[in-house]
Amino acid sequence: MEKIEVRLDNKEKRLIPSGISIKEALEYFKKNPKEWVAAKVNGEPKDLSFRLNSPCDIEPIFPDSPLGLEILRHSTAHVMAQAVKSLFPEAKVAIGPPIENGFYYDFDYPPGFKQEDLEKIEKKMKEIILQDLPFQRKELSKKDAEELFRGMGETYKLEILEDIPEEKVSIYQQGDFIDLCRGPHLESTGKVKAFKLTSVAGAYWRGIETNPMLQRIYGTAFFNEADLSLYLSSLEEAKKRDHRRLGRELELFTQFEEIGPGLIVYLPKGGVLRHILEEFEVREHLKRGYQLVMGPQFLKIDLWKKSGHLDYYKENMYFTEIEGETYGIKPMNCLAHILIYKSKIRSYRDLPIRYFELGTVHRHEKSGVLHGMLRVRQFTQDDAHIFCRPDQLISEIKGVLDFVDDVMGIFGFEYEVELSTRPKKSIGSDDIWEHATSALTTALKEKGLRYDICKGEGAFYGPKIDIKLKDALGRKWQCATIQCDFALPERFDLGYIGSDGKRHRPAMLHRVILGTLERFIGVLTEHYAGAFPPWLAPVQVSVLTVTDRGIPYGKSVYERLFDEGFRVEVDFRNQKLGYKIREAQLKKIPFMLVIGDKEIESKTVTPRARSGKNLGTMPLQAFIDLLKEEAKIPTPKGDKAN
RNA sequence: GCUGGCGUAGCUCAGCGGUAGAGCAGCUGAUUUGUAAUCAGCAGGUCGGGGGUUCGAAUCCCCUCGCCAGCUCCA
Repeated sequence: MEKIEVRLDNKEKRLIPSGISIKEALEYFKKNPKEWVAAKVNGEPKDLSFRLNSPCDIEPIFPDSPLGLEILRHSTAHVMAQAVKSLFPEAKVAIGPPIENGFYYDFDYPPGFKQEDLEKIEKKMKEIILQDLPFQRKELSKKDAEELFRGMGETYKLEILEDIPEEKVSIYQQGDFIDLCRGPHLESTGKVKAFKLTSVAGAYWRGIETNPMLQRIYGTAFFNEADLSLYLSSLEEAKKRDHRRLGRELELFTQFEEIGPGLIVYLPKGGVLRHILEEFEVREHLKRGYQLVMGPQFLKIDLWKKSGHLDYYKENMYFTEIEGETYGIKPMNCLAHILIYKSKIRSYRDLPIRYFELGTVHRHEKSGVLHGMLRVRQFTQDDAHIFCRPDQLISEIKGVLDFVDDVMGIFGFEYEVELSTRPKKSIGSDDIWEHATSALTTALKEKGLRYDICKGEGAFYGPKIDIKLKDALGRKWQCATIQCDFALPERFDLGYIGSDGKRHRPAMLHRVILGTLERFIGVLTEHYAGAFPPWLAPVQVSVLTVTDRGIPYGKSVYERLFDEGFRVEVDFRNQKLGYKIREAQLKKIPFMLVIGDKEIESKTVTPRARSGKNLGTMPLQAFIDLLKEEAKIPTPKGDKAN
């Protein structure tokens, strides 16, 4: 029999008979195939049943690897599809990939799946797992595959087949269930150990709104029950960080059904938090050469026509009529800034000009997309528009990227960067889009930032760099964005006088750093799980008396702290100290000051940090010094103003 | 907007055809307490809103509003 050389993990080599499966080949390496989910052959993931016909390198795919989990989840999706087809034969299968924390499978089943159907499906899946059916791979020509799926009435699979360029495709079969699939898979259904179906939701076929809506069942799977329950309990933990819950519990912000969806109300504690952020923002912008401006809330409709918003953004805008004249309520702040720029003749020496505004805008968002503070209909952006000479553009973009990095560093956020290119609905020539996109790309490259490209996701007037932060459940939210725009300067005929005495066109950047205060406060609340650092905490100190005897001295401590400018409150109630501490702790107040007989007598305080640490009895002044240090408003690294 | 789910006291939730319940929070009283819950009493709801079925609806049906998960869209 012919032998081939197989190398394992780039190390051990063995001569094995040609044509045997990976599983069989492992015996030659004295490896236990039970520990392998699948294997990579020359870097390509393959089933353990894959037959080795030529010399190759193989590497294990272990259960604890991301790829191992992916294969498990993909196979679990197939098991689920088999269960669904056996319980609901009229359902058609669409696609069923593994995703970040699990998998889903889409079905065309017009009656829709009910919550209780999930239980039935789970039960059926368990039966299929007990049957331990092998996942069998077959390769066949596209034509044969088309015939097969046409015979089965699986029209979505036929559509998928149309898009596959290769002549040969693979199918997987377990029991009577056949699916078009690239693989690889587990050896058999019995290898699926711990899984749970989590939810049903509608999903448009191929993600296109005009396509039919399919039923998507989400689930997750792990190699053992312990990992599954760990994952499920981490989801429960994440729910405790949900800003909507913390917003209510900590009395930061809320919404009222009577007021309307997507409209935020700041409660006193949230009002303070927002004010601190606003002051921080203004200071940081002034320091970086931005000028504070303010535009009105609504502007005449002709202006929106001129800018292109009426043609490209109308669905997101609100309108109002005043004395027969129609006004558009601003969804963006750029127009007033453009008019401010245009209100004078500008010299090349004046540039760059950076106008900053905490601008409140209104956008009509579809009801289904609203989400706490993270997606609302009225929000305030930390918005600026930078007008600069073309030769300044890249350094301005880099300056904004630095600004973003500084600020995210202060809050301790990790972020992801995306570059979004020209969308279908957009204004301006190909030429200026290319120019704008290359400016953004150059700046990103020069900064050495890693980024993903989102094709066709740009704004209608220009490409953009988006900075994404994650919420407690790992969902990504766009916060900072830098948008490069040559279109609006052209539409508004902006100009400056160059050193040559001639008129030139400035470039324009639209940019936000935190993004919007609403969204940022939302993700920030989840990021800190409500335990804001002292400089942001709505209440920094709570003064707690042990008995009523402490009230007069406690009052004087409170007054002193208040006069020093700290955000302080008292708890003089007739309650045990433990009770008051528990309450302050639940309110996530950074410092508690315990006032008992000892402190009254020696004119001291005993601070307890939110961490639970007793800082020891000290003179009030010592605590004030400590708090001043702890609550100092942070300034970015290397900041001269510090 | 679409698909599925959920709206009962300030909060978390039970009740799911027979005249509204618990815990926490609130109020009152007692207790004067040293680092995450002292005890007792009281009060609190047109069961999201509207319509219908029924002798009788929080409970069943229809409409509507809001919320949650996801899809599409986006700061």
